[in-house]
Amino acid sequence: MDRIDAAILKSLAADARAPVSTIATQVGLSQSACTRRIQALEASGHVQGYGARLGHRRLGFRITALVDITLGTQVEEDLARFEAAVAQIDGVVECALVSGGQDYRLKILARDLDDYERLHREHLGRLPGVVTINSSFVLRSIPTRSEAEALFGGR
Amino acid sequence: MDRIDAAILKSLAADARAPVSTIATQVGLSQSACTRRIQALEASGHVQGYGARLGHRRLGFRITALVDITLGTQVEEDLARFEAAVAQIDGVVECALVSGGQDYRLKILARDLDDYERLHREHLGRLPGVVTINSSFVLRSIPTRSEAEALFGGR
DNA sequence: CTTCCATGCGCATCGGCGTTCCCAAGGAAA
DNA sequence: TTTCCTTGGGAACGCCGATGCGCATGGAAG
Repeated sequence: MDRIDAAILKSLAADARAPVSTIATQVGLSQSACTRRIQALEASGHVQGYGARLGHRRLGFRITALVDITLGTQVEEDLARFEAAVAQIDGVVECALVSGGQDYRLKILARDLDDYERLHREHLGRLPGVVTINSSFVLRSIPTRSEAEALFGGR
Repeated sequence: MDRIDAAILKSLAADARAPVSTIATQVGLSQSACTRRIQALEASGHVQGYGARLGHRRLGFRITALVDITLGTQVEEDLARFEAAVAQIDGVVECALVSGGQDYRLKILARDLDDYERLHREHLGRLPGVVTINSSFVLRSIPTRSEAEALFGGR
């Protein structure tokens, strides 16, 4: 992990489908060296995969909900049951157990408010062990540093 | 946007660097037809780009913080100033204005608690108009449906 | 200081992939 | 029915990516 690797990761994070030759030029390396480094980064787990950035809005999903959920108990078994149930729900794209009150934070995508209401009623409301559910809706997303920029220093 | 397009998007979301020929086989199309559809999806904004999934932990970033921030005012100018300042902070990878108390929710990556403390002191604490800052730390991430699965129906 | 070894780059090659033509088939409108 | 438009398949061409080889560099040992 040197400066060149960081540059490669930035480049891959910005455009994962860019030709290796392009990336190589950007970071000042030959194709072959760049290819080998990329393979090494994949093998070492620094790169875990590649994905497409989807246009939610364009796909008809206009609601992003950030949901806080608290459980009645903090027994590991109950947490596990809750997590297993959450993992089955369509629309839940992120879920994390967080400090500070032992609750969960989810990110949920939905087509519209009706769709979210349905999700809330049919799935969230039936999760085991839940005491409170608190939904916030994203009114506006602020562009931030990209993941790679955040990790390797700005801009 | 038919079933085939959805399948292509799922495939691209799962592995953006997969050869088109592989994707074509998966969705039951020829290479040429598949390429055309991918290009169309990119042009229409359904696909906005491709990125690498980075292994934060492996890269030395062990802290994921979810931060709630409330401002003193809701005047649009103040919001804009806040957002402009937030966008400059390294480590902030997501930021959204949400309903319910007119506050912001950020996701922040840091190397460790010391690093986060520094970030908090040097940057978060100096954001304009802030009244309260509430940090939660991710103790455990629960695997959920992928974005594509959430959008096009699970499995 | 010299020698050896390991690491990592660049070059060239070759196999495979992606893009782009062209043509055919199916459906809608006139 | 005819025409047009859309969309898929096939083949060719050019380009890309993976691998092997030779070489340079740097550090350690003698």
